[in-house]
Amino acid sequence: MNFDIIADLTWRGLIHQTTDDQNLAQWLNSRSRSVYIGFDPSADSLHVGSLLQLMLLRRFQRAGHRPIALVGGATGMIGDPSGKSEERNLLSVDSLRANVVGIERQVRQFLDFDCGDTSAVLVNNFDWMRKFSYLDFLRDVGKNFPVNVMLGKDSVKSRLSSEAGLSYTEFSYMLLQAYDFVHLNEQFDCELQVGGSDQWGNITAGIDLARRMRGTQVFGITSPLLVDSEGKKIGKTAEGTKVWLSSERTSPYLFYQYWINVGDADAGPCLRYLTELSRDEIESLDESRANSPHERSSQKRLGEELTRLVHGETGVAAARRATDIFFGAEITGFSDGQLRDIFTDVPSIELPLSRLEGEGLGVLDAFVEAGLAKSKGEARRTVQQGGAYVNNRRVADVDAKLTSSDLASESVMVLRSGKKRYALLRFVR
RNA sequence: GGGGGGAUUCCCGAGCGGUCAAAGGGGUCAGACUGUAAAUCUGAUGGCUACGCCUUCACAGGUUCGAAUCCUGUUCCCCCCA
Repeated sequence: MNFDIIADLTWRGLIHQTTDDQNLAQWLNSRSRSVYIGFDPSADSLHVGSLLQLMLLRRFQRAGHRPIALVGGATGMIGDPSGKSEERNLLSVDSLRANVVGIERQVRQFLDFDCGDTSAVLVNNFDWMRKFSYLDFLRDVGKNFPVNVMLGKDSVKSRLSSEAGLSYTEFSYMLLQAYDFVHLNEQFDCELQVGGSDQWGNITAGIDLARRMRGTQVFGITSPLLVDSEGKKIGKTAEGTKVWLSSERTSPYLFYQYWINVGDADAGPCLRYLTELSRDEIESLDESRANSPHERSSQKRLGEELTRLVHGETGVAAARRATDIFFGAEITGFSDGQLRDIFTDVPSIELPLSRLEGEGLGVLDAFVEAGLAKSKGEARRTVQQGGAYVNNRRVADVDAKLTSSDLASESVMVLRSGKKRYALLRFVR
């Protein structure tokens, strides 16, 4: 092994805790190992919180190890109490199955499944857990879990002392995840589990179980959670919606914008945690951020790198094109299709084409119809204050009428209120 | 059960019977500045067929030329005494 992954992860700040600080580096450098990270199928897409973990697997693979991505088809049926303050609602089996498929597809795009010995492996713990009978599980696995130790885990302790309590189901969660580790150890010689810092309890439970059941020594590493300088989770937009990896849930443009808007204080950690930029590149970005913050080269690079990783080169192009439009000049001479791609996240409303005929459609009415103003009075104010735009061209006249000559494409008109609130009017026959 | 106070426009909160669509603050929206940031500054903030008109101050009545402001009843809230 010619790459010291522990040194790299340490420099990036990606190591929160390990089960063996002294020997892990040497152990990983001595030969190729199998490493596993689990992903929870609580939705049909992963979000940026999981991006850090996906990248970790990628880093291990690049360093010459074999990554195993586990999708929790079984554990997802139970619900991990770690870091959750309340009991979760159980997902239906159908939606769980759909979620597993969606997540598997995303994982595939981050790892190399065809590179010989270190080809990535994708597993679903439902495949082995389903075969267990309750009695067998209690005898083989449960017997190895002293309840007093389980009660000592943070995830359990915090819930027991709170109002919310904890069901027997969630209490049992750690047995399942612990057994996953043992199973992967048997099947794939997996000796290292990685996870977020909230996974420490589950990981050590697996290590204990492996020792008891198989007499083998395995290891664990946890990464920090992705939080901003104020301690809040990174990966939520200002409106509070999660930033997802799937383009159906979060368009490439919004994804890109999210990173462009990351605060200066958070840009450094994000570059280290999430990108594969070299130490030199990141440090020169740090410098640029300190000396000429207004250029925001860190944020731009971050947006570009991550959008490329998640949405590919076409995603970057789409995000760039949309960015130019959103912050740019007048919108004319586009086709409906182009506008639809650029404004995927923008609300739109259909109006009959006849509204544009004759007198034309009053601007105030247009803004109210589009939902950009609650009343014509409000629309009037916006226009008077210079905050109303049609196709990115400011409208100054309260009595202005819109006709078919104001269409930005065959049938679409782009309205904007203020700096960034957009809405589309689609005129149909 | 007795006594007292209160209910105001998105929120908090002011409001001598006329000059009240209703002070002030918050929030929100727009503008300027800026790094698509933060902070700051400015303006706006019931509706409309808009130099005017209409509907609002818990609800229902009443007094008055005129009521958010006075009277009566109703509902809800708070405080004190039992």
